[in-house]
Amino acid sequence: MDYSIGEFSKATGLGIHTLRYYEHENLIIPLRNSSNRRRYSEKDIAWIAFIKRLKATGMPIKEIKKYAALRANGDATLSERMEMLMQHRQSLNERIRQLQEHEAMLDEKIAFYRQEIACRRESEP
Amino acid sequence: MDYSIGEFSKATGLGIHTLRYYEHENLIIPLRNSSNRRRYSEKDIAWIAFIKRLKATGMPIKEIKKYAALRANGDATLSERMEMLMQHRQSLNERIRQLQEHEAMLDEKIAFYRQEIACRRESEP
DNA sequence: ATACAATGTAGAGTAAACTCTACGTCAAGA
DNA sequence: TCTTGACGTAGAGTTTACTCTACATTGTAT
Repeated sequence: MDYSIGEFSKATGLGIHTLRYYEHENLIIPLRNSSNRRRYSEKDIAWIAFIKRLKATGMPIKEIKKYAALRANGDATLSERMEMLMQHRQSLNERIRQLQEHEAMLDEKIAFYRQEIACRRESEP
Repeated sequence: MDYSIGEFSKATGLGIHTLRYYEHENLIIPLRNSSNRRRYSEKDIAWIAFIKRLKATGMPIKEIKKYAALRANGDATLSERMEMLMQHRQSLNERIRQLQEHEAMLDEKIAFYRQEIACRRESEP
């Protein structure tokens, strides 16, 4: 029911170097067995999945670290964590809006190129 | 009708170090005056605005460099440039879709937190 | 018993995109 | 004339997030 770092690496898609780096940064601290080998749990799988989601939405490691620290302090920090997530959702929302705006501009530019190229073709001999 | 690097920096919001870096990377090559000072044009303003848009949509400098190289080769490269922009629009679209997905998941997580916190409050003395 | 694959730590190296430092030149105002 | 501030180049330094190397240990298969 638990994973060596190699197994965990395959299960999560993160390299073992990355996992050790995440541990160094206190994002995830697996248990150790009697010979000091890391033992990741099923819960760690879910936690990494969440970390990946936060990363994918542009949250920097520093920020994820803060979240991880709260999480490590247990249920007393629930509302603080929710606060963080709500702020993150806010900025994500804003970013999506901006990207959509940029996409519209890109569309315009492409339409302009299409025009230019059509003209060029017309005036060919 | 043209700008020194300092004026251009203010006009575009990019630092002068960044502008020199962009020049080093062949993104933008301003004219020089008789004493070797850079002279940016009105057209350069528009070009930087476009570069900023490409950057804001996640295009790496390397890729922008390719675009800039095509642009420097004039009208013969119009369709190649359009091709690039269309590909970029495609990936931007995909990215926006993914972010929206992540946003939905974040919403779920937040709703879950809200539940948890409500429960906790209920069971207080 | 031994080879070999996986794991451990500490620390160096990498890539992207700036950002800054050092030092030299030059034009214009007090 | 002197000084000050903007500009020039070359190259070093920074930040983020890994990624890799070197070398020691340990678990497992033969």
